[in-house]
Amino acid sequence: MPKRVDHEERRHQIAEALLRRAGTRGLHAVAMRDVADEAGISVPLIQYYFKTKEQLLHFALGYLAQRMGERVRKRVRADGTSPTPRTVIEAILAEALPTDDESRTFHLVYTSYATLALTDPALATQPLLRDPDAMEDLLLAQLAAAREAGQTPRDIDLRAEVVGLLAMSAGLGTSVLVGQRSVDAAWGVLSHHIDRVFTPELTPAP
Amino acid sequence: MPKRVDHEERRHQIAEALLRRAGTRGLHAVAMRDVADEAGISVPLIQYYFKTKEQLLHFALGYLAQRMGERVRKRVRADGTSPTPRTVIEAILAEALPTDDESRTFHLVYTSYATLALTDPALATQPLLRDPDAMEDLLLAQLAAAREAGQTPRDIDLRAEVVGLLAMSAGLGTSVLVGQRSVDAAWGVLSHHIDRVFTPELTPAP
DNA sequence: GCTTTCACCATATGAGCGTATAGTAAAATC
DNA sequence: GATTTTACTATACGCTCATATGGTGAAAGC
Repeated sequence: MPKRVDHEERRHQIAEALLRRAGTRGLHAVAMRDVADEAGISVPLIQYYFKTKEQLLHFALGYLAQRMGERVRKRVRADGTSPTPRTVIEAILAEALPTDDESRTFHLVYTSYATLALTDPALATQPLLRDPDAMEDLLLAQLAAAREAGQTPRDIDLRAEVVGLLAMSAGLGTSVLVGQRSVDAAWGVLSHHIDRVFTPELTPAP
Repeated sequence: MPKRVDHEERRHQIAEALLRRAGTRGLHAVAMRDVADEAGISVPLIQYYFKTKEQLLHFALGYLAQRMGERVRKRVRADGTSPTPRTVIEAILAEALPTDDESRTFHLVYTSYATLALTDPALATQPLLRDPDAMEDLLLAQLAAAREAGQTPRDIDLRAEVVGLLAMSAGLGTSVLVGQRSVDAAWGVLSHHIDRVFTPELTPAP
């Protein structure tokens, strides 16, 4: 036999090649030939490790989601001292903006996948559409903790705030992606609304 | 000569056929053959009225944007009595949710076009990406009027509120589109945040 | 009433796609 | 050292796409 190869490692290499291409031209525009060129291998070798393009897509998407999860965790930890509910919430929402190349790739791929999956029945099994719900629950728990600690008004609707903030960050992320707004401008708006949630007592009557 | 035909009308018929298909299968999945079938004509006849597919796309997108603009205006007027700033804002934000078939088509087409335009240089001239800015200015004026009338806190950041609400409604619209949330749930969250903006004096200290 | 003009179609063309097939060089096994 | 197994490639296949070509029949103009 020739050099034995770690199949899992090769699959990751191929997936990374796909994501690199998808990050610049969009997921819909990536052909098998492109992935092969990007990875420096032949097209049938991709078939050797993934039977079909669809399987390659699934694998790459799962890998991307995993990498982004690690990014979020890293950002939370990067706040140094033991994270408060607010820093956790800020970290997650900030990660929803395309701040750098990897993040931009993630959002571009995620968006183009979502639009494909909306209509293509073959992609209906959505590996990426489960994550938003998990995010929602996580934020909900953090915000509940913050309310317990008296950092928010006592009468706020936790779920409405969380869902609203997540939707807002997603919407702002898209507007950054299409070039309508800068990352800084988007973050300015987002943090303004986070501030509002974390203002325990609001402007009293004159 | 045979029956003279109104070219503008034929173009609209073809564009409507395209939008009907795009509303179920997504813009990326619509081929010239599909449009021809849907319109009950031959493919070369489409070429007769539009030189290329790209021109057809541009026309159809402009038509769609125009129809949605009419929807918004109609919804504002439908509130009967002379519209207040708040009803105008509510109408616009509500229109950003895919509430019925036409609206769902609009959002699906808009989303799939946006992802295509993100990467395809040929579509870079964005006829739909000008509208969000116009919406922002319109909402801004309405909210300023509301503040003048004492319906909001005096110290709110108008632009941040408007941009935030628009982003939120866009994000909620997407979540409805992918089936993560119902229209009612999305509207519940959105109106909750509208309420918050339109609460002149907020929970005083105990 | 011949000619021109217009709306429209059947069919061809060439490019690009995902996938299938056949084969090759190298190393481990016996 | 012959054989088997493994990683890998060149090339071919069948399909669908947007677009190009060469018409045809009907009505208006003269």
